[in-house]
Amino acid sequence: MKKRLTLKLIAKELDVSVSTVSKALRDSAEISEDTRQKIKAFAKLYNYKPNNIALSLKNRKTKTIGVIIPEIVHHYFTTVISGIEQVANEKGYHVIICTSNNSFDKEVINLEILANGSTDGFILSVAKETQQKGDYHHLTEVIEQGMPLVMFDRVIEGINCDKVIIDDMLGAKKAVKHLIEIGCKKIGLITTIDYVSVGKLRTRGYREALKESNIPINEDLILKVEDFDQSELEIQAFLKDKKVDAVFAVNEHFAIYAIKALKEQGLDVPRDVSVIAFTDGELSKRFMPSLTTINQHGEEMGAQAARLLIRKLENDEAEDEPFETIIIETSLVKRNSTKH
Amino acid sequence: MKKRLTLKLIAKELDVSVSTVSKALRDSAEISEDTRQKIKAFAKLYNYKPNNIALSLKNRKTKTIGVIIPEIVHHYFTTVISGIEQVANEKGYHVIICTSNNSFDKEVINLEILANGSTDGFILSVAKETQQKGDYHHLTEVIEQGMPLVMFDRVIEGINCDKVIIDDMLGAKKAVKHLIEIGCKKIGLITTIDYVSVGKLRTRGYREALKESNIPINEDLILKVEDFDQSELEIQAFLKDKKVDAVFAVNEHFAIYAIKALKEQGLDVPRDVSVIAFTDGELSKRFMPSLTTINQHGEEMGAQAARLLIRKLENDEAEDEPFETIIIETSLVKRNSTKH
DNA sequence: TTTCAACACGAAAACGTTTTCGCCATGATC
DNA sequence: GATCATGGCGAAAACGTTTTCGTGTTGAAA
Repeated sequence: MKKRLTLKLIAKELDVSVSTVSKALRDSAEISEDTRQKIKAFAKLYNYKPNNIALSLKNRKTKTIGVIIPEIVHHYFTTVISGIEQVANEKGYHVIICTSNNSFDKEVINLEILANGSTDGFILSVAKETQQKGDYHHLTEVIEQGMPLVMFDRVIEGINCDKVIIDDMLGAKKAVKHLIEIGCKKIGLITTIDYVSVGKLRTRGYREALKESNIPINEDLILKVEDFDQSELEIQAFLKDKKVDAVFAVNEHFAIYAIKALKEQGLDVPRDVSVIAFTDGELSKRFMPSLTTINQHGEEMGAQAARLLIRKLENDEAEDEPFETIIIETSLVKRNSTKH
Repeated sequence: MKKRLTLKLIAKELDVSVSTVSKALRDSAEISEDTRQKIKAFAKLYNYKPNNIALSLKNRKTKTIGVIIPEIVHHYFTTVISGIEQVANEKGYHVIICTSNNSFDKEVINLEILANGSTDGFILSVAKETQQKGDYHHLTEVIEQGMPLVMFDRVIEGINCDKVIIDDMLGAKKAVKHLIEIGCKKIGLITTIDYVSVGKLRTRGYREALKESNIPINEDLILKVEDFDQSELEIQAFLKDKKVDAVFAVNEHFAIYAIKALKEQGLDVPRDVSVIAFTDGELSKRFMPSLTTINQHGEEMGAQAARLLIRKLENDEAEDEPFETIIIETSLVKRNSTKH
């Protein structure tokens, strides 16, 4: 086991001082051409690499970004991470990921640990439990300590930081308008209960689309799924004898359960019923029929979040600039679960 | 923006020395009950948290684990990460994730950066390109520096380190044997070209299962997909008029393309053809029909890898123990793409 | 009164860097 | 020959900890 090479060791070996070695390696003009060459050659030969921890301590910068997400086993979040990683790596940052498992406590702990020197800033999407609780002291605390924070996807309105979101309302509206355009009149909505902010916004989009097309809103056509684990049954019951000609679901899973339920009723998708899902994941592409969806462009979202964060990190003036909220445009991806 | 509290600041504020503060906070017996209380109260009041970077430098331990995977947008890897995170967090470690994007160069760079002090050890699954190249100097280098390394899933035989793998051959065998048990005689195999080690092993499992059941191996029933992007077409062409009564696919996607192709031929799954896929992901559960699969237990794999690594990190004696290779058992998950 | 242990605390080194400052020798200038 | 700028290097501080060792004060034992 080779010991890691340090400046001190090089210095001892070449019989110069540590400072000389440091300066030589950084091409300081203070050091004569001769010794500089000698030191650099030695360092190269023995593959010297500066210790990041020591640098972090010295510079009070870690060049790493902390990412806290509710869960990693979720295709959408992995696309976001992928986007974050790309721009972060490009700019010489690395990324440290923690999952909150949708638990408030774990979110707080992760934030605290990472804030104690491990990262220069954060990108985070809050846990469900946090959203329910409405307790955001951990977020404000980090911000007060001067650590930049960028929230994405599930953001909290009141918090003073940069944000990247998608226009859930507009996305939902796009979906429903498309359904209307292809001739659907009785459009069901499968959404979540209201405390999930995205569910709420997408529901609003549904309502507005109908209103703008002068279609009366029938509350019987709206299902707010209460329990994720029971969602399949809830959806089955909901669609029973509803005679909808279209369904807009706020996520892939709901859409797929809907299609299954419809099939069991002897209905065909898309012939009898058109279905659109929010969130464009692996499932949508592969399912039969493949799903028409609203794509959220997770990579783009991650990339933008990373850019915002790094801007604040590297730009002293940016610190005082007002906080931005970037809205990522959604797009409709037409596939085979809707009529043409 | 509040300045972060340090020992020095506390010391100045309370008019004692830095060492006293440190000792008091760590409940040293050297410090009188009085001052200890005073210091702890102050620290608590102003929410003092020690700086991790300084601790890392001092202790020469970062309490973080570096994970390098080929890609994060891949359900299987996220389950592994999830497993790693769980046991890591339990033991007070955090996890820093880098993706190699299946590129050799990026794998090398990530490893180097993380090795320069950022992590205590590694868990990694090698990039495809690395496997092709056969260049493992970066791995041996880290090991020589005394950094423990655990490889998982795609492991390299010759490297001296702990490993966690699944028994690809046995898993494939299980699948094919099941197909035989339910009465299938003409079993097709859809696999990858041989340099992907898992593809090779699963192919071998297929062959052995047939051999053990005295079913002659028909090379015409084996498809080695060359180009992932063209896999759907390749599979379509392959299944044309093959008259198989079963298909074993080495991943979900191939299985789904197979099902689609079969359907287009007017065949029903599972009535006419039974299909089993290696890898149990989101798709398998949701697809129609849901897929019978070989589950790889990614979480378990991650958990074991983390345990192996942490053992080496915390146990001085463990350092000299021989390297282990843990084999995770696969299991057959029966769903609706196979006859009962 | 002297000696000593126990107690309570501080100084300093160490982890691996970077950077500021000071020092010494050299050669040029007056 | 005295002065001075310059080049080349080292000492030391700093980042925030922990830990070893030393030291001064106490009260008790001799």
